[in-house]
Amino acid sequence: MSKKLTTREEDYSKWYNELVVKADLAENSGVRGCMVIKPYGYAIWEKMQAELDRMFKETGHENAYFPIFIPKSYFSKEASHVDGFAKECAVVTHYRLKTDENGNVVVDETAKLEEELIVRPTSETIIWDTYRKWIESYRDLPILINQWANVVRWEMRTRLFLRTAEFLWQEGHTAHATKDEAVTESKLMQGVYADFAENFMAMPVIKGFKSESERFAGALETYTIEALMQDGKALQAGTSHFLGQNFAKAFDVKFTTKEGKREHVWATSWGVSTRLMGALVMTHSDDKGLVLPPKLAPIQVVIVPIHKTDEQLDAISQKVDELTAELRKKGISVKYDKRTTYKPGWKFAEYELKGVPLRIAMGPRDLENGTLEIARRDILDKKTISIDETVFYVEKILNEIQENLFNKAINYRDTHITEVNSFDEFKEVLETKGGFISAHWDGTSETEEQIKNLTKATIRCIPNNAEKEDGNCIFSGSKSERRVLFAKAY
RNA sequence: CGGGGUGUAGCGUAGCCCGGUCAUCGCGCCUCGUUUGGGACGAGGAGGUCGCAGGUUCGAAUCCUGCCACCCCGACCA
Repeated sequence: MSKKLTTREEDYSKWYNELVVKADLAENSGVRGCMVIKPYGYAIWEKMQAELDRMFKETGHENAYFPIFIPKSYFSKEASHVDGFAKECAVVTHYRLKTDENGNVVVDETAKLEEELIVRPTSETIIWDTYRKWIESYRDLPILINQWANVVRWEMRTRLFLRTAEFLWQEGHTAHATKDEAVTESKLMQGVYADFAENFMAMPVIKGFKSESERFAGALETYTIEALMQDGKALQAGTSHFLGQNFAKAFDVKFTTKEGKREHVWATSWGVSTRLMGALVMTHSDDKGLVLPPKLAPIQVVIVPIHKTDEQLDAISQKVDELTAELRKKGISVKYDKRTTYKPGWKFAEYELKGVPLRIAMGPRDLENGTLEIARRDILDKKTISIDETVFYVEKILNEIQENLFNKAINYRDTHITEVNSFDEFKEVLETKGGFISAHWDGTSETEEQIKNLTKATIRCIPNNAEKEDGNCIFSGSKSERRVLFAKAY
């Protein structure tokens, strides 16, 4: 990307406009931070869902669905959990409206709920309340459930895709008989997320775990995948939490072991959201618009006819229909855009903006020669090939694009991990280069907090594969055993 | 909720200081014609409670007061 990205939302509008618009829920109502996902954007989400869902099932999980409303009292049962979410909850207090004497629709104060309902910001509480009823014996474990749902977090400040008031996600909630099994599960799901990010989104990620202060509310360990956006800011792309026995204790979920003892259940939860769409956009897109990896592109190949007369269009269409059938047989999604209300040049630009990986153009010249023009979105390269070779080329180039996008992204990422050994160096790199900064840290929340206050950089993760290396904390000078990754983050 | 800023057509904007051909321009939209291998061109046309409510004035997008909303920076956060 030639243009340096900033954090300003309007700078992303070129890409986002194809996928999503801000929701104007009501004029001047103060309701904000919601988004309408357009069909094209939703199609990408559906592809993501399909792949993730397949991966969850391959790792033994099942889907279920729990209520959107959670009684307020459930929240107070796990202390750190309520601390983490209390400030961003939408609360339902009434269940009826009425028309007043002026004809205005108002809340019927007589229809007040005995106990307020919270619109779920996450479902741990209601799910663990349910699990209590499902779990009695070690024979009932493990429970490996995933839910596709929407959640609401009433953030002070929102940003399209990355932090909307309502967002779509999946949340896995598992229950296990042993600590080891639960830890293994949370690491497994971190691996699934990393696999998805790298192999489908073509987005390289760093697997690691969070420092105490960045941990999920109620978790003993938070495993994360961290990606780097083109503007040098990090983005947490998925998390998997080892919850220990916190929720089992809070909701009194016990089981009888083989030995006849009563023990608390061990838990995990893990999730990814429509934030991944923001990640996808900010990882690959360029000045001409979106760039989508073929494996997630709703349209993989678009065919644009070039013609002057109706007869020419008919002749082209006949060829295109044959070609389309062949490509579809191979599982390739093809769109033939023969609208006469737009000109070819307009369509070229339009599908580039939409990030369609491959574009085929066919005109009278091609009909004579038995050729067509094939253009790839990632490197904006065009060439003319024989019609007979099309299926072969399309398959080959789609794979190449998928690979190329990943290689480009990982190259950018790897050249933006900088080792520093002093706080001055740290600040310098943060300001001039951005990206991840690998530095020694004394392991205390105090140091982390002070670095955050001074530089806005946070510890993104302690990489799973961080090697032991004796050193001194760049801030406090105290002893440190390994480097951790800092960055400014979304 | 603190500090700063902004609200003019679907989108982006000029005008505001200094009140009076001032509602500007671009994109988009509609019609007709010529075009169609990289976002065509010409001519014509439609579209506005100038955020809302008061006030000052012969006269307000412009000045004053209040309110509302949005944006940026904080606090918060996937």
